[in-house]
Amino acid sequence: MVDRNPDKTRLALLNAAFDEINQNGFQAASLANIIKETKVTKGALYHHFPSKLEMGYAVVDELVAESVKEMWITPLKNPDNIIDALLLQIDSAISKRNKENICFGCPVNNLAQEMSPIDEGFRERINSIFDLWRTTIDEGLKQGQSKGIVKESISTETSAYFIVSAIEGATSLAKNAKSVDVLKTSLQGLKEHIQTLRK
Amino acid sequence: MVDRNPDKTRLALLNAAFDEINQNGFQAASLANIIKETKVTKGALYHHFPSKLEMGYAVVDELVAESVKEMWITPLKNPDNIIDALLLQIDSAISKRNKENICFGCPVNNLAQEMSPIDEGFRERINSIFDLWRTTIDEGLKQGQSKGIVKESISTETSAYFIVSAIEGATSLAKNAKSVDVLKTSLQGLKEHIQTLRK
DNA sequence: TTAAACATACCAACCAGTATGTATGTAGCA
DNA sequence: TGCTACATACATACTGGTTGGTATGTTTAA
Repeated sequence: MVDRNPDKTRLALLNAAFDEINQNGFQAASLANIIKETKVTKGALYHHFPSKLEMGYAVVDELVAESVKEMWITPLKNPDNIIDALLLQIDSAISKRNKENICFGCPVNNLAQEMSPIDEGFRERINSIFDLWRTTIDEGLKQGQSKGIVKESISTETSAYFIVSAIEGATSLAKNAKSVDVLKTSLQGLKEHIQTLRK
Repeated sequence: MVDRNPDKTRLALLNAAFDEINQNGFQAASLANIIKETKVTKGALYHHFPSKLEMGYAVVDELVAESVKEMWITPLKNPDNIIDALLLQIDSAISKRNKENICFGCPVNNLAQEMSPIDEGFRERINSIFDLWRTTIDEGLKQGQSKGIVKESISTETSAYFIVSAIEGATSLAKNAKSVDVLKTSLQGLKEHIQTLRK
C-alpha cells in the first residue's frame, strides 16, 4: 500500500472479501485472492482482522446486513401502503439484476445455505437478518390491517414467512438457471399473491 | 475391505459422499472423511471414480435426482387432483423433517447455491432437476384446468415457478433457523395459496 | 519514543490426485 | 477338473500445491 489509511484499507479488504465470498462461498474464499485483489499484504490483513472467520463475520455485519436493510427494511418501515411498498421493492430487486450478476444470487441466502450447519456465529448473524426482514413485513402487514388496507382474515405472520421464503427461493432458482426471466416469472407469482392480500 | 463387492463399495462411497457433501458442501467435502467413514481406501475410491468432481456428479445423478423424483415427480404425474396431490406432498415433505435433519436443508438447493456459479457440470445437472420438477407441476396444473379442477384464469407456468421457489425458499429459511416450525409456517402460506388455485 | 500500520518469509496441516503395488475372481483352454 | 492369463478390485505411500495462520521484521505518523 502506498497511502497509509487504515479505514480505507479495512474497507477495501471487506469489499474484496465480500466479492470473493459471494463467488466462491466462505470456505472456498481464498485469502490469497483477497490480498492479490486489494494489493494489501497478509500482514496488513491480519492486522485488521484476527482470523478469516472474524473477517467473514465483519462482512456479514457491515456489508450484507446493511444491504438488506437498504433494500428490504428501510423502504418497508411505516409505509403508506405496505402492499404497494412490497410490490415496489420486488420490482426494484428485479431491476437490479442482469445477466452478469444474476448468477451470484442473494448473499444472505448463499451464506445461510453454506455456513448455517457448520458455524453458529454465521448462523446467528444470518438468522437475525432474516428475523428483522420477516418481522418488518409482519409489522407492515399488521399496520396495513389496522389501516384497512390489508385483509383482516390473513395471518400476517404466515404471510411474512411466506413472502420472505418466496423471494429467497426465486433468487435461488434464478441463480441456478442464470436467468433474469426465471426471477421475473417466479416473482410474478409472488406479486399476484401479494395483490390478493389487499382488502 | 473384507468382502470384495464392487457394487456395494461404490454405493457405500456414494452414500458417504452424499452425507459429506450435504453437511459441508461439495468443495469442502473431504475425500479423507469419506474414506474414513466407509473404511474404503483411497485406491479403491479412485478405482470407482476418476475424480472428486465425477463422484460429485454421480451423487447428483444417482442419489439427489432420484430422491427428488420420488418426492416431487412420481406423486405428481397424472394425479386425480393436482391440488390435492401438491398439498399431500408438501405435508409429506414436512413430516420427513425433524430437529436433527432440518439443518441440512434441500440437497438440490444446497448444491445449486454452492456450485452453479463455479461448475457448469453441476449447474446443468441441477437445472434439469429443477426443470423436471417445475414442468411436472406445470403439466399437472394444465391437466387440472382441462379437467375443471384448476382455475382457468391462472398462468400455470407462473404458478409452477412460484410453487417450486416457495418450497425451496421455505426449506432454506428453516435450515438456517434450524426449526421445523419455520418450515411449517412458511409452507402454510404456500398451502393457502395453492388452495386459491382451485376452481 | 511509541504504537499503529504494513511487509516478508515462513510453517504445519490438509488437499486432491497418482504411482505402484498386491490380492482375488474369472474366462479360456488343455 | 486344473492350470494359466488377465482384468478387476482394492491397498499403501507419496507428491506438489494450497490453505490459514504466525513470527519477525520495517515504516510512518503522532
